[in-house]
Parts: sequence; C-alpha cells; structure tokens
Amino acid sequence: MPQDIYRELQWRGLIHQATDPELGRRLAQEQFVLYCGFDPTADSLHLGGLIQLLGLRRMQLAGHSPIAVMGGGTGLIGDPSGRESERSLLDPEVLEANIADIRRQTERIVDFSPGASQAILVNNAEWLRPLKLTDFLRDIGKHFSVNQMVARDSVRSRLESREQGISFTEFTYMLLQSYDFLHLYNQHNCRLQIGGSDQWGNITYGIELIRKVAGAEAYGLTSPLIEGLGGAKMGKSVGGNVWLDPAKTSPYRFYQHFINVDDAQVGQFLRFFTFLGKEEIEQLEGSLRGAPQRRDAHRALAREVTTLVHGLEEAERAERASQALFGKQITELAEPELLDVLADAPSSRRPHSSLAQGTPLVDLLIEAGLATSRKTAREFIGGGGVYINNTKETDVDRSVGEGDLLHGRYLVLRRGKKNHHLVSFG
RNA sequence: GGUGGGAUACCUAAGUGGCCAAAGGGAGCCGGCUGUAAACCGGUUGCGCAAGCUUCGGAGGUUCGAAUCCUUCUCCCACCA
Repeated sequence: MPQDIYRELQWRGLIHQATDPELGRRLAQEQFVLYCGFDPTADSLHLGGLIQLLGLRRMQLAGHSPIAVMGGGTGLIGDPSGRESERSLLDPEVLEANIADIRRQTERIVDFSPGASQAILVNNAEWLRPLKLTDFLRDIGKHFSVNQMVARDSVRSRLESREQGISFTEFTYMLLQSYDFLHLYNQHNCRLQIGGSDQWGNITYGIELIRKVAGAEAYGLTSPLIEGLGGAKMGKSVGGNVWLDPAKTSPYRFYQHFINVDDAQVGQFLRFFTFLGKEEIEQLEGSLRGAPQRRDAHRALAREVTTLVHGLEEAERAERASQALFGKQITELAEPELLDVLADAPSSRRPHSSLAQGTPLVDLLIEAGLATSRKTAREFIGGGGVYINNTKETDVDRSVGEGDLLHGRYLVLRRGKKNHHLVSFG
C-alpha cells in the first residue's frame, strides 16, 4: 500500500533530479528496494547525511525497503565529486571505527526491525574488497567509456585545474559506486538509488551499468544540497560542521543551530528535516510572517530535529537550557537547574583558594577559552561583549571575588551573545 | 627521469632589500539596530598594558638591515618522456 511518496517529496522540495519522469508513478504502484550510500570518511554524519537518512525513512514509511550502504570499500578510494582537491586516503581500521559510529546514527532514524519494509544495513567493503582486478576490469571496466568519464564535471574541473590534478584512484571511483548499485540489484533487487545532487553522476553510471549488464531498468533520485543563501555553507554552524554525534556537536549546540537558521530558510528546513505535515508547516510559516519575534517556526524546527537525532529528553533539555540562557536571569536558578542548563556548555574547574585576592577577569576568560589572549580578552570586555552571570561587565581591570559566585561556587562567563562557560570553584 | 611553475596569516591573494606585523577580498569574532533572523553600520583578527618581541614551507648564509638576494632540503602542481 505505498502512498504517493513522490508528490510528498516534491512538495518538500526534496527532489532535485529524477532519472525517469515515470518514477513517481512507479513508486506509487510497486514496492521498491532502494539504497543510499554513506561516506565513512568522518566518524559521524552531518546534516547532509541526515537528509538522506530521513529520505530513506520517508521511503520506508511509504512502504518501500531501504538499504543503508556504508562505504567501507569506496571510502578506501575517495569520491572526487564536489571536491576540488585530492582526498587523503584513510586506513581500513579508521573506516571501520567510523562505520560503527555512523551505523548507530542510522539506526536512530531508519527502522531495522523485521517487517514488510524492513531496512538493512550493509558495508560495500564486503563485495568490493574481494574483487579481483582483472575480473573487475573485464566485467565492469569494459562498460565504461573513458571519453565519457573525462567529460564529467567533477573530473573535468580537476583536469583543467592548474593547481590540482586527479589521481587514477579517484578517477575510478565512479566505477566502484556503479558496481555497488549493480551488486545490490543482483542481491536485493534494489532498483533505486537516492543521494544528494552531487551524486547524480555516480548514480546515473550505476543505472547504465545495470542496464548493460543485467538488462534491467533502475532509477535515481537526488535531493538538493543544503545551502545557505548567498552561498554560505549551511550544514555548518559556529565552530564548524554540525554533526549528528552528540560528542562532536552537543544536543544543545545542535538545537541552537536550528534556532539560528535564517528566517528565509526556516520553511525549507521544516520541510527537509522534519516529518511535520503540510498544514502544520504552513501554519508555522504564517506565524513567522505575522509574529516573527515569537520564533515559533524556529522553535518547532529545532525541537523536531533535535528529537529525531537525540531523542525527546535531550531536545527538552536543550530547550530548557536555551530559555534559561537567553531568557530569565540565571542568577535566579536553583543549583541543580543551573548545572543542568549549562550541562552542554564548556566548563572548567579552579581552586577556591585562588579567589582570596581576587582573580582578574581577563585571566578567567583566557582559561575558559573565551579569549585567546589577554589583548583580545580586554577588547571583548571593553567592547561590551563580556558578561559575568549574564550581567555585562565593561571594566577591563575587573577582578572576580567570592561575592560573584552563584551558590558559593559557580561563575557563569559569557562572551558575545552565545558563548557560555561555567567555572566551578572547589 | 627531464623541464617549468609554486609554497605568505583562517582561506584567497598582493608584496621581489629598509616606508612590512605584512595591501585587498572573503570568512570569523565583538558591538549597535532587531527577534538568539536578514540587511545595514562601527570595531577587530600574531603576542605584549607598553617598550618591544616572534612570524611569510624547513635549515643555513650574504647584508647595517631580508617575506624579498644566495645555498640547500621538504612538499605541491603542470607539461614532456
């Protein structure tokens, strides 16, 4: 009983390109096995990967069976798509460890429990590593035209570049990913590959290979890459990438990233990153237009996505922390509340005795990592960007003493609007 | 293996003996206005309160003085074979 998933994806803006105009109808009529590959070059997925995980899940909810492919084999080679420079090669052990982490993230979103549209997870190292070079060249390589491969954007740009070339290793990457598709077709009757729009080329090669070798019709569907307006990188936030791994991006940071999304992009993000329905999203967009200061859309977005990735409990913690940190005075919080709110903020310890003569605020800022030098620390203070327990402090020579502590031992430092740090004196 | 080009701060990119702690742009950061938005405006981005100190791929040298000249090493790229 597949639903009209294609129209749903269309409405969400999640369709960048499809290899066949008939795909929508097919998806509504028959159950598909589909796959998406995940690159294990880092030990966590980021928001781009999340879109794909959600894509698999959406398909699953519509009655199709997803396969999550860990690129343990392709990761050894490196995908040149969208890269202007050669990748550095990773060790198999590192890849294995990364895959274990990514697998956990995948299991949060996609349902692997037995059922009609059960998902499975495989590692393409299983079939790529045992390949024999000569067999591969005869059976697979024969179907690829170098003329065509060279014409590809990702390859051509590297060939034309004065600074960068492309190694044979990366050049052959597309053969491997194409082979993945063929393999999954043979083993699981997988006939659809989804991915980011940068994967279009790789996907179409796979489809072609399946047609040539197996004489069968396969499909591809890509989603747009998330991008900020004006070309800014949107998968990124303050301090780099937004990861799904809580150890790399805390749930609070994760939540905050969505709270801080541009107004102009909130609607898109609600469609991309949540399962909220059309009506609900349009209502939130209405609120954004009518009462932007309420930030209803941002809050709903942040809450939904954080819940998906980190669970409801973590999402609510992040929500509480955000309210406390940006709303009421933290000086009014009880001790356990205070600690909970700042649980995700960086923190440090300091001997209580060091307060006897008072400790220069400048030094504390440096120790807390909120300033990199005494000079910048002074600039921050002088510029009005430093807060002690959420109260602005502009005296460059300010010293911190016993009287500044909350509950007799805590000090909340803040630089700028969003950077908090908890110092415990004990 | 040969020839040529290159390595400057977070990125990009000027600078080719003193006026260089090093232009410009991007990006970041702080502030203002707002709504933890955008746009815009102001400030800022080696260390030091300062005198001054340490930087221009690494090492060594020439010079009163080097990012700039010389030697050498490492790495990168292109072309040829």
